[in-house]
Amino acid sequence: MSTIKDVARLAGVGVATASRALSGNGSVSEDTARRVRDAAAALDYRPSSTARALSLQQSSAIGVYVPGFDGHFYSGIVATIDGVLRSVGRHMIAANGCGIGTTRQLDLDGIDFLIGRDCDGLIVASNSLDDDDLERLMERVPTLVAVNRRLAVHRDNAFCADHHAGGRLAARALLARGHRCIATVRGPQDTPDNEARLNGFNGELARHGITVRPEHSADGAFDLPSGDAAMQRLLAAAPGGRPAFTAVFVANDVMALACISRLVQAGLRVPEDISVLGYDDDDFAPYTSPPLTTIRIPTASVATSACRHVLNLCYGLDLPVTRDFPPEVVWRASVGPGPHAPMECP
Amino acid sequence: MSTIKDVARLAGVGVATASRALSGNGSVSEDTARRVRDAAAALDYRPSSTARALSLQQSSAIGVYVPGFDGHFYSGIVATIDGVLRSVGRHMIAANGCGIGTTRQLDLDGIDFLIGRDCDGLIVASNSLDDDDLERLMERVPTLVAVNRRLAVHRDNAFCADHHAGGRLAARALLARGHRCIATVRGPQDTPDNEARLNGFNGELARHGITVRPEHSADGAFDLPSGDAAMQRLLAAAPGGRPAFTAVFVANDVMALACISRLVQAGLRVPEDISVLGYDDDDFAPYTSPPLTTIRIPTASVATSACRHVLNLCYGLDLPVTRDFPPEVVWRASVGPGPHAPMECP
DNA sequence: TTGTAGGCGTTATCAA
DNA sequence: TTGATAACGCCTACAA
Repeated sequence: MSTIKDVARLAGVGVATASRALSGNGSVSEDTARRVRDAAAALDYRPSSTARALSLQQSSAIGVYVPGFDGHFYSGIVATIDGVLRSVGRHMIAANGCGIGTTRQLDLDGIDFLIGRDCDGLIVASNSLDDDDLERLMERVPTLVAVNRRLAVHRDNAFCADHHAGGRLAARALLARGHRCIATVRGPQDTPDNEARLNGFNGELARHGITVRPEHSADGAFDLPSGDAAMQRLLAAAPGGRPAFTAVFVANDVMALACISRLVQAGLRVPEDISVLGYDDDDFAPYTSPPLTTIRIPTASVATSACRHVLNLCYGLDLPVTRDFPPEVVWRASVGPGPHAPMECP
Repeated sequence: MSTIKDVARLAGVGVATASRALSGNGSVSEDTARRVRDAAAALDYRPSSTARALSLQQSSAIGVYVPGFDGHFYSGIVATIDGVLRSVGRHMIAANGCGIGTTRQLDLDGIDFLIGRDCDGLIVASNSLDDDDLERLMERVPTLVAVNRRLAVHRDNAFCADHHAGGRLAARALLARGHRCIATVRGPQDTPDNEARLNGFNGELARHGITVRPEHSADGAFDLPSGDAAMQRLLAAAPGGRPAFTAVFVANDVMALACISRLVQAGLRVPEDISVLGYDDDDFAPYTSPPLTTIRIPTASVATSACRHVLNLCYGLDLPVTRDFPPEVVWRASVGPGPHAPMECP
């Protein structure tokens, strides 16, 4: 591997001149610049980004932590971030929760690992860490931003869709289609994004005098198996296997996929017998059977803004950033008319 | 940020001693070792991995390129690699195809980007690059290994499941269930993994005197929309909308998901009217409606071995590596009995 | 416009 | 067992 010294020697100039010619910082006569470029090409010179990092005191690396790469939600975020980073010549050191332990510990470990890798900034998606955890982290790493959650203290360093509004939207959608007796498959207890959407949902129902009965509610963990299991529990609790509810709000699309599958296997038709409303609008939502009606979260926008914000923080850039990410309902086939009159919600 | 110099000064020793004490390389008296450790703790010292990389001439970074992070296939690979890497204290610089251009150009750009980031090794998943592309790349980067494809020249640097056997298995599965008139939804033309599985599939059918009729074959691109479109074309070609085929082999599960959805929307029942056989055994396969019968590819094993191989190459390790990844059929509900007698294939 | 030299934070060498 | 010191490859004053 040739270094800038080799290039300088071959071009017959000093290293500083070579450096300036190659980086474009500082003035070099057009003639020598060309000589240097030729020499670099001849030697197939590639600058060492490590040396550059040491000298400049910045690695150009942004650490990205997600609980898992699989699952459509986080992989979309990672893909978006990679795109933004590459467009400004930085790269992504990605880590996900792996090993054994509580999800909180996994998240903490992964983030710690990233911090040890000289990242200029950090983007973290975690719903297992509490506000204190994140605050402590931000104390150590001022360039850390959180996605998909809100923060009390460092508000500007958190980017999150309005899940409360999302939940509200979900309730209105079901009400508007004439459903009154409604079940929910929730996300994991104590995760902020789950809580927000369910509070929004239940709040809106309550506003119309409706509550979800305890036996019509089951917890999942945002993944396939738990979605399936939750629906099984809901079905098992139904007298004679014929549920009283006519619609289910499922806290994410992944679980909704599993719920539909379970419903169909139980001999129930979607949406004729039971309507299913998802959340997230994952890329597979249009392709479930039947296609999934769901609440779209503009995840790509959230990730883009979060990433731009770290970039601004780390490199003094001034990339435009958005903080408002309104969800919307996407009507497909999995929600049908319920037994009651449509209820318009202002 | 404190450096090793600060630690050395506080501990009252030279930097070399501090370095030895902290890294464990070289002998240090127990007493001074403790003093150094205390000083490091007191200063909250964290070694600069950049400086370490420059000095050691290795970055401890492995570049990972996948065409996209979304989609279950690649995200599983990335997650697996991250786990292996972390377990040996290395990290992953991940990149995916982004921007505009042919997929081949995207792949080339992404890999180039990674090469410029001082990665010690590279793991590449691409079915858009041809053998020459990869060979040229390996000339420049001897520590590059390919996953999910075979290579003629640098055979050992490629890790791939036996997709030909996978296709053969798929054919046998359908034959064994009494199907004779069979359709296929293929992956993208000219991609090696698609070709292998389809050659295996068609070859096995041919062995039993069966061929897939041209109008019973459609190309997709391994993604949701193209799977849907392919099935639409198959249906459109059927006289009166009643297809003559009783089963479809779909070249991956993602497209199979879309195919089932399209079939159901066309009023066809799966598997009563049409059986659907997928490929990959993605994590959602048990949760489609009906659950998807598919060919399982041990992707995690492939990724693990590929990763260990780079590790061995880069750092002179001797991690165990496997090269045989046999596929198997996973029976679920989407394939039902066909109109003919079961055919056992030896 | 150019070149010399010092520094970035480690690790490794080598003499003490 | 220790501690100066010289790399590692780049960038950037500073001086010419």
